Amino acid sequence: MANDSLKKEIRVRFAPSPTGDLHVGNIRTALFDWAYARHTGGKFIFRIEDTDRERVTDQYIAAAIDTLRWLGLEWDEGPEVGGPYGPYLQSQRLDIYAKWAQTFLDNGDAYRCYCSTEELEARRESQRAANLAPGYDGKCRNLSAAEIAKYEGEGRKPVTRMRMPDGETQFNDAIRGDLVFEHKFVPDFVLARADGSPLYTLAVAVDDVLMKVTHILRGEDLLSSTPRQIRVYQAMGVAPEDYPIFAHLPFVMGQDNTKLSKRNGEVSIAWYRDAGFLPEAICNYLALLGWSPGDDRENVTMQELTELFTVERVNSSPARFDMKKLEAINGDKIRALTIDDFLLRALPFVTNAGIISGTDSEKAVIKSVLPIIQERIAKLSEVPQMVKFLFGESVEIEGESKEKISDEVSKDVLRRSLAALEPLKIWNHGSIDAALRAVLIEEMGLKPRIAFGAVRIAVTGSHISPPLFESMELLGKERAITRIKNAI
RNA sequence: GGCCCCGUCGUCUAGUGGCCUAGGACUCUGGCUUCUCAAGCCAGCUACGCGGGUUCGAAUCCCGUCGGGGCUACCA
Repeated sequence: MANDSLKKEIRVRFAPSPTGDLHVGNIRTALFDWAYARHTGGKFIFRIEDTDRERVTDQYIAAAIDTLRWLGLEWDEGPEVGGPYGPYLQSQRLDIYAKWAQTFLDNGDAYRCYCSTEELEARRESQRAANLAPGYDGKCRNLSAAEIAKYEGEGRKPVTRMRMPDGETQFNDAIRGDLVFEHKFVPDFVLARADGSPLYTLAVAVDDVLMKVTHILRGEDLLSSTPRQIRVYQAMGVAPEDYPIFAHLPFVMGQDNTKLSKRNGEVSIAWYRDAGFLPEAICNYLALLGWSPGDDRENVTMQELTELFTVERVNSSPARFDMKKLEAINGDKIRALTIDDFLLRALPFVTNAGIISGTDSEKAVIKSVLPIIQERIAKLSEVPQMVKFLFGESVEIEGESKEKISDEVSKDVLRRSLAALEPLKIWNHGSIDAALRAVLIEEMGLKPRIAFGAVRIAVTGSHISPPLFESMELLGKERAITRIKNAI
């Protein structure tokens, strides 16, 4: 691989089929593709595999573009940015595939197959029954002119099918080593439907060649389709030394050791965005699924990832997705944010929660409380509940907390706190602390957690809040006093 | 069923024949700190799937076995 980088530019592509929102597995692949391209100083190509227009929608394509951008995985060639080997939507390259399919037909590498879906299915069924490997049996491989005329006369429309020669395909996978597939287990496969529309096997191989892709880092599920892809390279006349290097990435699995799905954790990246995860946290965590820097470090920036990422360090075994660890990393990333950056990222969550409308003064209030909540949250979605008490005159005390301050001791605490706080000339966390401590701890002899707990609930509405004295300072004397009175 | 891939703490991983009485991180448990919740600090629990080889020596190499996963489409 080192030699390649000397003689030609590294070109890596991420080519999803947007049949739904991009999910964790897709993004891990995209991240590795991107990181490898950046690491080698090569190009990162983004291609949309939308040959199956019945399942791919424009909405999903737009979402995929949006998700990649949000994560910071900028592409050098692809949708919206163009490039010298475009277009980068396969649905716009149909004529190219048709031309190659015809070439394969002309050269005898492919042939027309008149078998209907039903006939194929029936034969596969009997193959299974006879304990044979199901797959195309080669019925139409060598049709005579008479047979063709007969089928045409019946009105059958032929698909274009690739001829797999006898023998085997060998290739070196950068992650798994040397691999051999015997062709007797790789049946002739369909390149294009009767209407001429291409299938994945045709489009992917043609585009990788035409777009001069040098490295294919993709999911392990495509491993067994690699011989078919290589067969297309051969038919296109590509020299073996010019084949792309394959690296099949291990799966990202759900909790129960099956493929990720709604059931065992949310898969759509859009969901993580809404849940308050930072893109750099998602990338950092995903980078650790199937790859590691080699030393003990786990907190890596995008910059470090591009510097350290090599396929040699990619694991070959599948990884389980762990939400807990993602949250831990997300918390670390939040704590690493500057207050201005934190504010920028948190604002949408506070606004969407209906806590503020977005005025400058409201933003200033949010910004003032951010420093004391930064280390207490793991996700941006937790910001609203933490800052809520700073808005509005009164506060609603939640059920469980309400009971905690309805007893006589609490009432007494609140009454005495009120008396100690009202005369205060200087209102800051230091003076509040001193005043409350004097009357509640020293005079009453209460345990701090009992004493301050009651005040906390009265002032913030909850027994869980940012530090009390700082919260009261930010709230302001007037509202703090009012809330204590209301709670008595 | 066939073909293929994979197998170190609960999870992610380090480990490429001796540095391993297996290291780190997340989780969990206990403690410290403490105005709640967090954060932080300390401690603890827990792993080389199994069986054979090769070797002076194996988590590391080989074989078998078991287990998990993928593919087996006119999806990608």
